Parts: sequence; structure tokens; C-alpha cells
Amino acid sequence: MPELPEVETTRRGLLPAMVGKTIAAVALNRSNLRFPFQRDFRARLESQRIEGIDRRAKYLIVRLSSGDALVAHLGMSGSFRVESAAGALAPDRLYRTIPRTAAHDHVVFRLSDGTRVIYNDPRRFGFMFVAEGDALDRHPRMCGIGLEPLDPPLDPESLAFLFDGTSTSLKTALLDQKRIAGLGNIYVCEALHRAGLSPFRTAGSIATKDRDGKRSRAHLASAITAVLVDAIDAGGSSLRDFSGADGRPGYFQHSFRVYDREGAACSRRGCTGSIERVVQSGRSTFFCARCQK
DNA sequence: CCGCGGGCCTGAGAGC
DNA sequence: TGCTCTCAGGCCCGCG
Repeated sequence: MPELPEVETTRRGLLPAMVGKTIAAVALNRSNLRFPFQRDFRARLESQRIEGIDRRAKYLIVRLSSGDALVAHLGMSGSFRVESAAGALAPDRLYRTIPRTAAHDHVVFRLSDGTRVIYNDPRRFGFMFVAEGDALDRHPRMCGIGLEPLDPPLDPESLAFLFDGTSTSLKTALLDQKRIAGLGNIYVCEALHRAGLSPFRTAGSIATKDRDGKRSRAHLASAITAVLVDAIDAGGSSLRDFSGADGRPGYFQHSFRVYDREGAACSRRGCTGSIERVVQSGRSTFFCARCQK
């Protein structure tokens, strides 16, 4: 599920439910997600006040009053949902005081006001850990992460720095979290189509600026930021099961121009091509061979 | 340095 | 209805 827009949507949904409250209790319904939980995982969370929630690449970072941070990665199928204390927000629904547990609810955070924040993850490719907040930049999981594409907005000079001399394909280069952080398979396919660039082009071969401004680093940089902003505005993409922490699904999947649209007509104005699917470094690439050069 | 394949998991959907 | 097969939004490792 989650690429940058879905993680950002999750962050925004969690903010009002969590910030300023204290973690009263943490329940672990199993001993591991992708990795075993740290031995002191619960102890370092319980009775801490939540100061804020940040995002770095596809990681959520929950800042705690102790100076520690809870770091969570949603993997392929992870999601958070918020269940407010019955009665607090829905006095007509007091009968819902018995918390419902769904399959794959692996971690439950109970907050000081009774709110429950639940992490669900069928495939368990996600993981979470507690680390010293000050040391996060040096944490092995975080230290190699590349540029945030939105803050500040990705620019052609950054792309030049990241891609010059690289013989990797554009598709693979954009998926590489060490270069640009947060793009995944969907948004790479979408950005390349918007930019009119072939996923097979060598990353180092993109011109700084074309005469007409097309198929250049400048065009690619703005295509990437535009698709991410559009997706965040739509609340992310809900393919199978993704929904924001508020329970609402995202709508960006209705705006896909190529992803999962094999055989469909290309939506670019004036283009008579159709969307193809090929496998590139083990992942599906969707593109229009006619207008992506 | 690079691409590729496999592995980690479960569930949905297609095809028979 | 039910089986088997393929594929899925991420990421890491080892191979050639």
C-alpha cells in the first residue's frame, strides 16, 4: 500500500488523535512484525507524552517526551486506525464500549483519553522500533535515506546531482530510496508518464532542459512533485485496503494514468497509444511506449 | 557499480 | 464450491 502520499495521509490522520496525549498502555498481540519487537519496546513508550508526529521517506516518527521516537514503517499492507473512546465523540453509541479486534491487529496503543490507535498489517512486512530521537539520523534504517521530494520541492539541480553519471534506468533510479525518498512503484510509473519519459531511459541521460521544456530534468522534477501533491490532496490511493487513520479511503487510484491500466488507451491529449506492462527489476512497470520517450 | 532473483508474509482474484 | 496459481503498494541480501 503505502508510498509517501499514503504515509503522509496516515500522519495527518494520527496528529489530532495522538499529539498532546500520553500513551497509557501498549498491547502487543504477537512478538514480532517483520522483526521481533525490542525487549524494552513497551517500557519506552508507556507513560510518555506524544509531542509530535513527523514523516521521513515512508517512515512515521512519533516524538516522545522522553526524547525517544517511535519509528514505524507500514511495509506493504500496514495501516493505523483510530478508535475514539466510546461516548467521548459519539455519545449516542455508548454500546460500542467493547473494543473490536480485527484480524491482524498486531499493536494497540491506548492513550490517556481512552483513544485506541491500532496497527494492522496482514503481511507483516512493516516494523516499528523505539530509538533515541537525537540519533535518528545515524540510525542504520534512516541514515542512507535520500532527498525528501516535497520539502523543499525537488528541483532539476538535485536530479542532476542524483543522476549524473548513472547508467541505471530511470525507473530503478526513482525507486531507489537512497536517491529520492518516498517514491514507490505506483508514483514512479505515474510521474514518468506525466513527464513523457521512458522508464527504460538511462537516468544520467536526461537533459537539464529541452527546447520545449519536455523530457527534461525540470519536467521530471515537477512531474514528481505534482503527482505526490495530487495524491496527498486525494488522501492517497486505496487499492485493496488502505484507508487513512480516520478510516476514510483515499481516492487517488481513480486518477491513475498508467498504474494497473494495462491495455487501456493512453490518456495523454492527442496520444493514440495504449498502456503496456513489463517487468523491470522484478516489479511491474506501466507505461505508454508512444508518448514516453 | 549494476540488474536480477529470491525471500519475507497473507489475501484477493482468476482460471479450471 | 473449492482447489491451485499468480500477483501485490517494500525492502534486503547475495549472486554473477
